[in-house]
Amino acid sequence: MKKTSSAPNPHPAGVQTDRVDRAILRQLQRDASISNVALAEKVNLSPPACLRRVERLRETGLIRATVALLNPKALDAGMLVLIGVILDRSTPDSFADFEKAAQKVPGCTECHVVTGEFDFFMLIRTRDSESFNRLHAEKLLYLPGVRQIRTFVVLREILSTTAFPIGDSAGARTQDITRA
Amino acid sequence: MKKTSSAPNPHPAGVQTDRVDRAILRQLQRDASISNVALAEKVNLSPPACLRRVERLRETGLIRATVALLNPKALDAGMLVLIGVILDRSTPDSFADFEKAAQKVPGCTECHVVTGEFDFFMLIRTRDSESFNRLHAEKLLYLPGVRQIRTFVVLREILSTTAFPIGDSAGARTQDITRA
DNA sequence: CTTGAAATACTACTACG
DNA sequence: CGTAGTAGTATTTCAAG
Repeated sequence: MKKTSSAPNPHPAGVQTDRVDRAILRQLQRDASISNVALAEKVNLSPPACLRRVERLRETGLIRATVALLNPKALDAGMLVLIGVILDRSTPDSFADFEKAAQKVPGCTECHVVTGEFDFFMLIRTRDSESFNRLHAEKLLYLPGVRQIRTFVVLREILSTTAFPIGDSAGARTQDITRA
Repeated sequence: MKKTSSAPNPHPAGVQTDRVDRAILRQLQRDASISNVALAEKVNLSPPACLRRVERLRETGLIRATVALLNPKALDAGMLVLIGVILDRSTPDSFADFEKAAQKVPGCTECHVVTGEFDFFMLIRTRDSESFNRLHAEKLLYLPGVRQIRTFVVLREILSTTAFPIGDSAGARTQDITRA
């Protein structure tokens, strides 16, 4: 049985995408300010059909959001700092407490649990070294359960994008999974 | 002399923004799929006036792009890996060569020159541990001038956003710069 | 179930006050 | 910056593959 899409799948990892969907996604993650008619032309579809697909991609969660990428340097957030965090103790509560608090750190754009010598890794946007120092002294050092914070100041942003390669086999992974 | 916008400034760091501009930016970096009329209402402006501001924010570079944020897990890019890179030698050529090559690493979304124990820090999106291992063995280890690569596999993405706080004093920094 | 064509409603955009 | 008008798009409806 090989029905195409009769069962609306709530799990993002299980959604089906064909070649046209992926063409749409590639375009929109590069530039979402394009009009629907222009997008439709690019993917060789009629505007209504194209619009329906975009809506479906939104509903299924493949498109999480459409946002404007701003210029940090012009908006008092020109400094980027990466920090690696080591917790005092590796207990469930310890992790949970830190996670909860970390999300409230102003300027924190990313926070991840990682393997290796750190427990967490965070990306923080701030104005300058002075403002970061204030954040470091008044917030970061007071995050719950922190044993050590290692700071990496970004001197130059070589590459910064939100776009990632979209494979040709999403939704048809079987063809590639053996190709190790 | 206090003309509002007679001199279009080519330098992103020198652009002027008032309270309304910043309200627009805050909205658009959260959700740029909003219509211009709805945006205008949110910031208490007429649609044409709002549109003019948005266009100006684009032209001045405060809005770098408008993009769709996709769901990596559903698109064969569910694995996020952070890597710290130490170069063999700290020479200008060594850095330049690496930077050039790093931008071509498939799945690399961010690459930064940092202070501290690493020279570079990169964020890489890939499918799974197998595909990362392939990337690691076939690409990363062959990047020019690499002495050591330290890998941090992301186990859980606690927070991931492109939005950062927009200060109330962009374009009017004088009021805050002394407030150390 | 998806597409494409036509019709409607709304929006973006322009000119002017 | 706001109002009014025009042009274009988004969106719905419907018929067909």
